[in-house]
Amino acid sequence: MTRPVRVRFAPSPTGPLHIGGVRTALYNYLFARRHGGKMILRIEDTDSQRFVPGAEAYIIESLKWCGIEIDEGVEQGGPHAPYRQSERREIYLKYALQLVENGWAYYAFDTADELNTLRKEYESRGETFAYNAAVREQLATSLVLPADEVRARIDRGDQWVIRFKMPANEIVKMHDLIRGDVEVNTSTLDDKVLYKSADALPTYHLANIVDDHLMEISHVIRGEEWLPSLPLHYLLYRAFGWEDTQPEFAHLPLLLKPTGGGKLSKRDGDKMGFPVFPLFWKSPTGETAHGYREDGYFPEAFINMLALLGWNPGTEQEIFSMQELIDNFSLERVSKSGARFQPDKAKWFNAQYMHHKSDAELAALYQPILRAHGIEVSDERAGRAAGIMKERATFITDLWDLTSFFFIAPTEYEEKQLRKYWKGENPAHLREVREVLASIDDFSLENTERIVHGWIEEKGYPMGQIMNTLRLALVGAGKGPGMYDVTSFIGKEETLRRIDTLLEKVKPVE
RNA sequence: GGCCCAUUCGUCUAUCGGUUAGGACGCAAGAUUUUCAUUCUUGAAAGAGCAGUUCGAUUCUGCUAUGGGCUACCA
Repeated sequence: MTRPVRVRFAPSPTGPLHIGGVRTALYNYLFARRHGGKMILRIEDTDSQRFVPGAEAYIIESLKWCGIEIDEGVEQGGPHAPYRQSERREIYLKYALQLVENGWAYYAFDTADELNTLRKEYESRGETFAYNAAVREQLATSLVLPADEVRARIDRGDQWVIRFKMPANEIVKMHDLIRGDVEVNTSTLDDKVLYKSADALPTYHLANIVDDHLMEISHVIRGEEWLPSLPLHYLLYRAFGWEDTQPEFAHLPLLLKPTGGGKLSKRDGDKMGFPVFPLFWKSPTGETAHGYREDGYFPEAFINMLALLGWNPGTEQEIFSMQELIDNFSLERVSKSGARFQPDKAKWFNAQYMHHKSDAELAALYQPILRAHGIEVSDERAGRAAGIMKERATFITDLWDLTSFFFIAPTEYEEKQLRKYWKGENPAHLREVREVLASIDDFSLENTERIVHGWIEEKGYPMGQIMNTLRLALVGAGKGPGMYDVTSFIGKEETLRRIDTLLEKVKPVE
């Protein structure tokens, strides 16, 4: 590997970026950084039919959120600009014509309708139509038409395409960094369209090979769905005489549905309640889809989870920062088989990152939610509340249910807890606890606990009954952190007020 | 249908001819706890099948089965 590493992520702006695409981008990025190379973002918008406005911006924003940095691309420019294929259209025709001149390609004048009827005819006979050596000389192509007629048709504005002239019966030997050696006989392949006059645009295969060559791409890391077209790509490099600088290839395993078969799709996410897109998406037609960001996932957790879906470090480490991923990544450790996406594991990763966040980090993330609930507090208090409860949270959004009692006195009480504790001697004991608390000056967690526990033991009262009754008054429910976390947080005045509220407003059950 | 790729616990995976087949998620049980959680401990759980190579196969080869991808003037 003497050549500088240059990899590209080359999505098509036909909709929101799927998490499988994010993983492809991530592996490209990790590989680039691992080898001190460059990461290129190229937009492959050669399909004018499927173009979706907003998709490109979505892709760029997604990569940013994930922390995948682009060195050259549509936003940052670079030595091989432009990086949008629709802005490079004049480049491709030249190369397509070069192939025609070399005898590696030819003009074909069949219309899409004609081909469709041909396909149907074959199908009705139980055969499969393939545009290949067996049929190309019976169709309207520059292979059989006289040169002047070809010229005339083009000049008169007939629509044409340029097709690759697939060699007959030849074994193409290929190498994949993940799968090893692969061989295919060209007789099973067809004459792919390389360029179409209708929109003066190349198809994926031509544009991809030409741009990878021009942009000096050293490694092509892409999804397994491209493996079947690898022989064509090898042959294109040969046809152009670019074999010396042909990139190495690595085809990544697919991301599969959590249950059943097939690739992960948008519908799965909607059905099973997890996102398949990094960001919330709203299509021009008004359809929406959930995103990891809006659903409360941390980008670090999302990336960590994705990195381990199809790659492993060979050790038992599971939590990786982006830098650690870069330091450890290698294509050799990418698995060959498809990985089933597991929503539960994604949540687990998020919880791990939640538990490791500092109070200050939590405060910054939690403040917007507090404000949305009309709570105005200092960052210190927001962070402290979040820090006390973070172990029980998976998402930042879980924190409100977990910590709201720190900021708002209970207005109603859980029925079950009321029946269990607001009876017998407990109300009387709570009155006594109130007096004990009222006598404490230093309301710190440690001091309050020492005094109250000492008092309970001295009186010989049942600890569980006392504490849960107090919990009922302060939290209003049978959950929450240690009671002294609550008392020290809300302070003496508020503690006494909440106890008074319960004593005065709610009649004990009998 | 054709071509290609894959196949270890339910899931993600470790193992690069010799292991009691390891870890993680999830699940179950127990411990801890003033509640709810958390946490900790323990447990159940796997080499698709059949041949072959070999002293010895999860690991190598072949076949079968299963899963997946591709088979557009889409990427």
